[in-house]
Amino acid sequence: MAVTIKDIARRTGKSITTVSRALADYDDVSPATKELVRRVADEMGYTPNRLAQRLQKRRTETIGLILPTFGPRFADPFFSELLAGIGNTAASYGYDLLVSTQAPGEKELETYRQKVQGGQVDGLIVVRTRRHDKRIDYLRKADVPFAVFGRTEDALDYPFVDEDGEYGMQLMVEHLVDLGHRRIACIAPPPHLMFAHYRMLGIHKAMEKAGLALQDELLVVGDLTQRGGYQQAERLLDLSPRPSAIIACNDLMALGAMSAAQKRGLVVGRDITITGFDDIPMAEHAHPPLTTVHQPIYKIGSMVCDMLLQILSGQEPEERQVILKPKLIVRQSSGAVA
Amino acid sequence: MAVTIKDIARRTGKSITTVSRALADYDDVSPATKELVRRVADEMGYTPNRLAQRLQKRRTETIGLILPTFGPRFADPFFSELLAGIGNTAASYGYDLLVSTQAPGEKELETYRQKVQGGQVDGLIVVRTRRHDKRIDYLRKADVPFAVFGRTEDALDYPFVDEDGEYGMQLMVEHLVDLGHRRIACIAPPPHLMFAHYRMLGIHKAMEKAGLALQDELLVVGDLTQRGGYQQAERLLDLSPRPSAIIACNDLMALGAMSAAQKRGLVVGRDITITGFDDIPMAEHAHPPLTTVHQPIYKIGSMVCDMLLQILSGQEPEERQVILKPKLIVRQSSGAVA
DNA sequence: ATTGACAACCAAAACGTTTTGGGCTAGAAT
DNA sequence: ATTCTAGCCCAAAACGTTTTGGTTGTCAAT
Repeated sequence: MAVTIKDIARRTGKSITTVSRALADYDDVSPATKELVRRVADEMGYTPNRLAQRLQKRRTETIGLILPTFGPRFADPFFSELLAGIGNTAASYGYDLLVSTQAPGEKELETYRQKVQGGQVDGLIVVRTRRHDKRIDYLRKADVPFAVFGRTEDALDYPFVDEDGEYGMQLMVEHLVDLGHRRIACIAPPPHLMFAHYRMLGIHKAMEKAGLALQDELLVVGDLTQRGGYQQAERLLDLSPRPSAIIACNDLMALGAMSAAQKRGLVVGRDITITGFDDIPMAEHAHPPLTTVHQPIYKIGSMVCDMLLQILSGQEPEERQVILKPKLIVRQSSGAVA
Repeated sequence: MAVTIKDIARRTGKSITTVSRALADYDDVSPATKELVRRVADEMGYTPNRLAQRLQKRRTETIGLILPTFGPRFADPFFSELLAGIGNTAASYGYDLLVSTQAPGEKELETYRQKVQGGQVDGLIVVRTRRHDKRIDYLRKADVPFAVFGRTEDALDYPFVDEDGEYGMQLMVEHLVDLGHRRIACIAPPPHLMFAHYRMLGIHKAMEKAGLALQDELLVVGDLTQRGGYQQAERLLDLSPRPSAIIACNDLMALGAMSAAQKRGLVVGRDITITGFDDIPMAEHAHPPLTTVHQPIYKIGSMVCDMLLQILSGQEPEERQVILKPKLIVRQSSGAVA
C-alpha cells in the first residue's frame, strides 16, 4: 500500500493535521516540525493521493479534451500538434489532461455530461466546432468552464481562439487571381463544420470581388482526409475544360489532390495549381511544396488552454476572444496559368 | 452544487446505503425501492461523483499514457492514430485515458512516479521504448501494471506488443537487392530507440546475406521528422557515386528524403529508390506512392490497451507478448536500378 | 411460544486528504 | 495575580461514495 499522511503522522509523532499543514507550508507549524515532516515524507516516499485531495478540495485540476475521432484511420497531424500544445500548457500549470475519443453523434453529449457532472474535470476544451454546436449549448447551460477552438453561428459569448479563415481564403483567392486563374475549383470541408463556413465565405467573397463566381460543378465536398482529397480531385480533373486551380480547404486534402493530379501526369504548379490550408509540417516537404495558409496549431492549443486555465483560476482572461490573422505561404504548388 | 446520493436519500426517505445499493442493483433492495430510487435519481439528474467512487474503491478506472513530445512541432500522424486506438479501446471498457506530454529526460520518471503513486492511474502504457528503458525499470520495481508498445534489451518479462522490425527490414532489403540495388544507403533513427536497433539489425543481416555491407558513409542518423529526412538525404545525395537506394527508417523521413531528391530533379522510383517504414496513411498518397513496411498502428494501440485492461481485471492476458509479422508494401518509390 | 429463515433496510466505518475551530503553553503586559 | 498574545499543535468534520456488519419484522415450521 502507498504511504499516506497518516503513516507520516505516526512516524513523526505529530497529528495528521500538522503533517498536512506542514507539507502545505502553513505558518502555524514550527520550522523544526516542517523540516522533520518533510524529511520523513521524503524518506518514506510519500506522494499525496490526488483523488483524496481533489475530493476534498472540490477541484480536479484536470481539464478534459474530447477528440472527434472518425474510425480507425485517424492520422491527423493537426490533432497531434494541437494536443501537444494543450498538453504542455496544462502540464506547466500542474493540470492533468483527460482525453476521450468520441465520434461525433448521439453519444457525444453523454460523454461531455459524464466528465462534467461526474466531477472528473474542472473544465473542457472544445475543438472542431459545428455551425450549431450542441456541445457548447450544453456547456453554457450547465455553467461549466470551457474554452473553444473555433466559433459557432450562435451567440459568441464564450471564450475562444480561432483563425480568420475567411481572411485566409481571401488572401489565397487573390493570390490565384493574380496568377491569372479564372477557372478555380474548390474541395470544401463538410459544411456543418464552422471553419468550412468561414473558409468558403472567404472564397466566395474574394471571387465575387474579382468578378468571378464559384461554379457549382467546380465545388465538391471532401472528408478532410488525404484519400478524400484524392477522390474529389479526380472528379474535378475529369471535367473539361479542367479547372486551372484547385483550392483544397485543408492541407491533407490538398496533398491527396496533388497525388491525383500527378497520377495523370500533370505537373503541379505548372499544369495545375493546387493549394491547401493549415500549413502542417508536411506541406513544406511535399513535392512540390504546398502553397497554403499558415495556422499556428501548437500555439492555438496553447492559447486556448491558457484561456481555460485563467478562467478556472477565477481571473478574467486578458483576451477572451482571439481571432488570429493568418499568413499566406506561397510555395511551388501554385503557379501562373499556362 | 451537484446532486449527491445524499439528496436522493433525503428525497426518497431511504438511507444512503439503500440508495447506493439500489443504484448498484444489489439484491437486498426490493424491486419497488430500486424503481423509486432510480426514478428519483433520474429526475434529479444524478451523476455519481467518480472521484468519490474511486477513492473508496481504490481503483481509478483510468489508464495513463505519457507521450514523448519533442518541442512544439509535434505533428506525428503515428501518435494520433495510436492514441485513437488506445482511446477507443479504453473507452469501450469504461476506462478513462489520462494523457501527459513529457519530453524524454530528467523529469520524465518523476511524471511517471506522480501518476502512479498519486493514485491517478491504475496502469500505464509505455510507448517508444529505449534500448535500456528506465521507465520500465521503474514500473517493474514499483509493481505497477503496465503494457508496452515495443521491446527493450533488458529482460523481456513484461507484456508488450511489437512489430518485428528486423523481419520487416529484411523484406525491404531483399526487395531492393532483387531490384538490383547494391549501393544502398540508410537514414537510421536515433540509436537509443529500441525499434532503431531492430530495424538496423534487419538491414545489416539482410545486406550481409546478400553479400553486401552497409558502408559507413552511407549510414546517417535522422530525427524521425520529415525535415530530418530531408537534411540527411541531402548529405547522402551529395556523395559520389550516389547511392541507388535510400532506406529511411520511418515514413516521415522517407517523405523528407523524397522531397530532397525531387528538388535535385531526380525522379524517385526511377533515378533513385526511396523507402519508408510504418505505412502511415500519407505513404499511399505520396508522389510517387511510398514503398514501405506496414505497421497496423491503430490495432497495436488497441491491442496494447486490451492487454493492460486484462491485467487490470486480474486475468492473465491471452497473449502476453505479441510480435506482429509485418508486410512489405511495394509501391512506386522503389524501382530497378537504372 | 419458540426458532429459523428470509427480505428489506440502515448506521457507521472507511478511502486520504483539507479545513474548521478550537486548545495548550510560555512569556509579556497589565 | 490576572489577562493577553504568539506560537504551535490537534480532534473532528467534511468531501461523496462503498462496504461491513449488523437490525428489524414477517412468516412458516417446529
